[in-house]
Amino acid sequence: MSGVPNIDRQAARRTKTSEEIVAAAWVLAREEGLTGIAMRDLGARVGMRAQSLYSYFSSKHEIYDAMFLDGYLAFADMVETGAAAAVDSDPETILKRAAREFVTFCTSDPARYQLLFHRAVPGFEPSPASWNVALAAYERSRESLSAAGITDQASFDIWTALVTGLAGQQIANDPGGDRWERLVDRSVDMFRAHIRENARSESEHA
Amino acid sequence: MSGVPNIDRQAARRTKTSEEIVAAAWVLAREEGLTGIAMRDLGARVGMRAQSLYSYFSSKHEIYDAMFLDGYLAFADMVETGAAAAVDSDPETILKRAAREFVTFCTSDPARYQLLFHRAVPGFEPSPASWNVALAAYERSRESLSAAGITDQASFDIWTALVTGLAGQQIANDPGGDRWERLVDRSVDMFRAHIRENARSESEHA
DNA sequence: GTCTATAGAATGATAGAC
DNA sequence: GTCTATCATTCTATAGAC
Repeated sequence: MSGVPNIDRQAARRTKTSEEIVAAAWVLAREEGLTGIAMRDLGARVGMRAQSLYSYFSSKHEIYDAMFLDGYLAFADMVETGAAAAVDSDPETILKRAAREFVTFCTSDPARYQLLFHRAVPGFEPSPASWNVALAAYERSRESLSAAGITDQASFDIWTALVTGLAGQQIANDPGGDRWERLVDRSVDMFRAHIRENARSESEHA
Repeated sequence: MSGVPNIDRQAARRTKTSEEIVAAAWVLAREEGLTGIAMRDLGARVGMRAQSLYSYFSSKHEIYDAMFLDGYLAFADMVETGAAAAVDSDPETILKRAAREFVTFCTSDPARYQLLFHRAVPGFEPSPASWNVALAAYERSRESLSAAGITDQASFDIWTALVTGLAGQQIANDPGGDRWERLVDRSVDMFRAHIRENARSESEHA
């Protein structure tokens, strides 16, 4: 018997506990708000004292960083699923699906929306590693919308403003309702008409 | 000499100090984040001990409430100035001005944007009095855009999503820059084209 | 109205025993 | 890896001197 399998099992156990802590942190964030997470409460949720958390994360910010990474991995998942569904779809279908999925992704977890898309935790900056994951997911999202004819940066920036805006209004002013969620398709129609008009006026200049 | 003038002066002094405290709280919020305000720091900024703040505000939440009120009074001011400028203006001018002013209002003070338009302070709920001021300002804003042909609720909801979205993206992803700010006019063109199209298709049904 | 003094409860974080 | 013990700091609040 070599020591290697044991080390693997220990590493796996450690990873699993870290993941449990992050999951419990999300639950707390949803209940108490993103900045309402207390180390004591978090420890209690995973059956530990607060101090023991520090053998997994060296600070509270490191926990936020793990949450940020976790959130962007979920976001990347959603983008990937959307990209797969986009094959053989027309631009309207692609964009409406993407917008609906994004808004649902946000409204289903307001705390995550705040952490990922607003700078809602004072003093917290994502680590370079987490930031790279966020950037890659953002790039993949941009790439997947290029299949629907959104190729220039300015148009994509208007897109992100529109969908984060719909999500933000829904979360802040009608939590649990659908006042903005039901405007998603109409907003995409608006956006598409604008993209078409833009392309037309540019080809006129050519 | 009656006592009344003295009472007035004392009340005025008190009000002035309260305003100083709120102003100092905004400075702290900008420096340390909205939830990073510490009573000791706040007291120090106005030359007081933390305990003395309690003779002006009975809790920290009451200070947030005063900030919320202060922010919406500034918002109401901006709306009023816009409404005055809207007289004898065409819809395009009105909407572009309103959008630019709103986005600048937000980006010039991210902490205020977070407090007014997102629920960024866990546990804080505005008092009914402050909430009424916020509602009135919102209604006034809605009314002032009706002069530009935005009469139905759904269109106005898309408008608020669009402008808060532009502001939010600017603040979160390009602080100090103008990546989304420079897309405001284009976004308004997009919105107006949609409103026109909507009106056309509705008159078709009539 | 502001101060000192004081209190209790909560926070993030560290050191060292086991 | 988890614990106990401990620390500095925070917020909230009260009592009483000036």
